[in-house]
Amino acid sequence: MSASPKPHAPSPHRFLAREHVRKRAEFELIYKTGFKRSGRLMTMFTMEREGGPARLGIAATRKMGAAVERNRAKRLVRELFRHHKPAAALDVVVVPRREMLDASYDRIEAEFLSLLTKRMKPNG
RNA sequence: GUAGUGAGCCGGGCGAUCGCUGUCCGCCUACGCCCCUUACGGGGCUACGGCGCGAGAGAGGAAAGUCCGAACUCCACAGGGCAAUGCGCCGGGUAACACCCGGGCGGGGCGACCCGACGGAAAGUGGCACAGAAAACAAACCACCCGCCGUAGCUCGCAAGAGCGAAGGUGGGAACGGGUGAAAAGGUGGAGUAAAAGCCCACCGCGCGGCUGGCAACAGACGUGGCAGGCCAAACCCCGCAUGGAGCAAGACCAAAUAGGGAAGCUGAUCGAACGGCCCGUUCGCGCUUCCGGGUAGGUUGCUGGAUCCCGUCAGCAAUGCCGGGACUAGAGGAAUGAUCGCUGUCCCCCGCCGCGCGCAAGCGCCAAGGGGGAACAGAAUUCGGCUUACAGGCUCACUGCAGCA
RNA sequence: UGGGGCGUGGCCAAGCGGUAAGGCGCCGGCCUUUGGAGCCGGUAUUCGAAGGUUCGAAUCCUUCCGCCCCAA
Repeated sequence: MSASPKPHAPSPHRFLAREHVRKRAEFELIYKTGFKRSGRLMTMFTMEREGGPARLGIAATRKMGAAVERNRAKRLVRELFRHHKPAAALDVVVVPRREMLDASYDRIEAEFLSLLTKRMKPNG
């Protein structure tokens, strides 16, 4: 019964509300000033911030499919971010493409990581 | 067994790991609030902040299309009329409806059953191309029949002349026929006539009248009329009924920063304007401080317990309603309700050991152990009631036709 | 989520109950040495789709499909 300190740190693979990019103005800022690169399955924008946690925003447009398909894409991207969360204060916006729906999870994961590490290269 | 009809229901299951959003419980904290203190500081409380291997919940039958009807908000509004829009057999149900139930009528099916925007064209206006004699005052035209006149012609006569008489003319009969056309003033058969016609007769259809049944739509039998006069109202319209407009991005509350508005005060030692020739002075502007209201970002609320769902009694053919008992059943907000695996049920597709049948054979067909792949339409956004559309596969009940057996 | 609008040849379009104008383009011919211009002829439109009303529908009605705009 020595459970008073109870360390049991919460899992790092979470996705809290404060880790969402929510406001339209923030999305527009990231689109405008962030670093953009495209893959076969998705397009990614990233922008570094002053501090705070890494954040994710997902923009699934109506062009990519109906509501069920858009939801599916958003859940996949959320899951990727949850498992491969960047340590730095970084805003990430992912625009999934229609091809993502037919791809396997491993393939989407590989492309997500590939696009995320491209950020490390100097962008200017 | 097979083919079908109607009604109702399901929309894979179990488990592991890692997550998301509310609710409840417990705990932890503050740059928040309260108390003590001159102050430093100390104490307490609470969460829209966190934590918990805490408890429990978490997409649909269409959540969809947004086609109707409401609730709920704000705006407008004395009353009445017009306009506009919608609905349209009758009765009932309902908060309401374009929905549902029952009935009538019409149509389809051997049948169980299914389908129907189904008021009015003797209130008015308008349209009906082409074709056709004519397309909507029912008359004209052609053809038909009869009488008369009578040309050509024929016959008779020696002749004068007479008779018959196509065509044509004229007077009447009759409203039958007229290639067409989507549609042209009942249908079939008979009788009748110079030729014909509801002119007359039988049956069917139709109109009118009261009677009977029914709340009614309507139906039935009876009597009566020889027959009214096309179609289109998803053309304008008439009749009856209904309807104010916008929509939760409605609306309500709290409320930064910046700019601007109002009020009070302050300095006029600075600047500008007015009253003055000038100074002082007064007033206004400008400046500073404080306060006030509107209001943007943002936040809170509206926001889920309701015309709610389940079970039962009773009323009713039913839709449904009354009563009683029980349940709490998603509430997100760049938008949660999941991700990845394992086992497995059902169905479909592909390969296919063994076995069986056919064939001389290559091979083909049936059954099928096993292996691989796939799994419908589709995601709540203020909330309900409907409609419509999409949908792999499956289950239950009732009924109908056909075939077989007893 | 709510509200509003539009679909007619390859493109821009008129027509709104009687059998689909016009322009640009494209193709062929004439003309010209050739090209352009000009002239003549032709374009594969089930009028977005399916039902219904009507004798007859691009037009009227219903239901779907696609696209666009407005309101954070």
